[in-house]
Amino acid sequence: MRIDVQRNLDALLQSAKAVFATSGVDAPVREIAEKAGVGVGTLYRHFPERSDLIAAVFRHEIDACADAAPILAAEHPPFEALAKWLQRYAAFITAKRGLAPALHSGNPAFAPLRGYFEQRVQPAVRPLLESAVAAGEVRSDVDADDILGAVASLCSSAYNDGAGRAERMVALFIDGLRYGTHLSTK
Amino acid sequence: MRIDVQRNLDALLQSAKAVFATSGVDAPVREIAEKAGVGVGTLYRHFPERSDLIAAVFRHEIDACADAAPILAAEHPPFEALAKWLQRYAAFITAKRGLAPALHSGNPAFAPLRGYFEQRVQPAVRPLLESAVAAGEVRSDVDADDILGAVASLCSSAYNDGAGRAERMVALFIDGLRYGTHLSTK
DNA sequence: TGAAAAACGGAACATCGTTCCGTATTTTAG
DNA sequence: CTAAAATACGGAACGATGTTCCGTTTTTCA
Repeated sequence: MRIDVQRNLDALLQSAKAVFATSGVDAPVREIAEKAGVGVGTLYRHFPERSDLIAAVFRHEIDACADAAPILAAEHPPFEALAKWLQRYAAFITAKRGLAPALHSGNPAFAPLRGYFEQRVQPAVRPLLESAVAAGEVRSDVDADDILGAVASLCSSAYNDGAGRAERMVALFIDGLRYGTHLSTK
Repeated sequence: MRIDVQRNLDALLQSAKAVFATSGVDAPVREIAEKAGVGVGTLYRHFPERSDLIAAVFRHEIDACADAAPILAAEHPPFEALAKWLQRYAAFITAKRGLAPALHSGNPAFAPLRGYFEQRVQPAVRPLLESAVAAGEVRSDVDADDILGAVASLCSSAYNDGAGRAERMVALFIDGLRYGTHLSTK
């Protein structure tokens, strides 16, 4: 692969991530290309449609979120690793709230993303959760999907009227995982 | 008011409602004008911006949903009236799921809609709920906001993977309102 | 080092929201 | 009823955006 290709690809992904974050997914393509220091032609050769660029950025961030799991697991005790990763996950979902409409718009370009998300994120949490349960620090009657779904719901709800309500709710939820450690509800 | 104004206004609202439903809120303005049998100039005189048209359609449908309440109350016994209205409300929320992103986009043109929604919908449910509670057909430890919020969450969640899950969840929720009629959790 | 291959940049095109103004319709004064 | 005034209409024209295209530049490799 030619070195300029790799360089432009990286610049485009980084630029798109920044622009999407500040101006939303409907930001002009020209702005993304300019910020990356390339022409629109270059952008379109790598990402034939706008949706391809959105999907690529999303995939990139899924990776970053999932990859954080083993690192946190190595650096912290079980529960703390789980809690920190869930906060990281919550930040990811919150940041991507603007993308949700596009992802669920029925555009076939986004269809594979759901599968990719599950395939990457579930294996990331599971070890964290199992370690925490095994250490007796988290109740045993919740599974990975429960947690992922609950935190996503809390962060992506349209009823989050400012003031960091979502953050508080997630913190509360995480805290709740500790109780009942020795008192299964099953 | 000139009669052609009234006629074109009606045609535009009806056309916009239909086009938004089939092609989403991003449908071309020209398509809406053409379907209404008017020029784009006429459309823009009545709705200076695209968002004004969206807001007008939304307000119209809020009215239709709210106005259904007293009619159902007159035609059915208390609980049945409440249940039927909630299904009507659920259909409204589901149909407007595509509008949600636009409404929460921060566009100031949509800011008043939230207030209008509450001002119209809450007074619509409250009598239905109170009648059902008074008749002993619904538990007394839920209020109108609880119900509106819960049904809206169930219908607008991004985790509704097809197959009418939202409908089933809402039906379940409505059914749940009956239990505990004589067993308050307060 | 010099073609050949690959990628680049940005002008050009199609489509969209929005504006503008000459024309058609409706109202109203006499 | 009629003619002038007021109002509204239609759609061409404008600016911005996604996308395509091709002459030019960069990179590769023999």
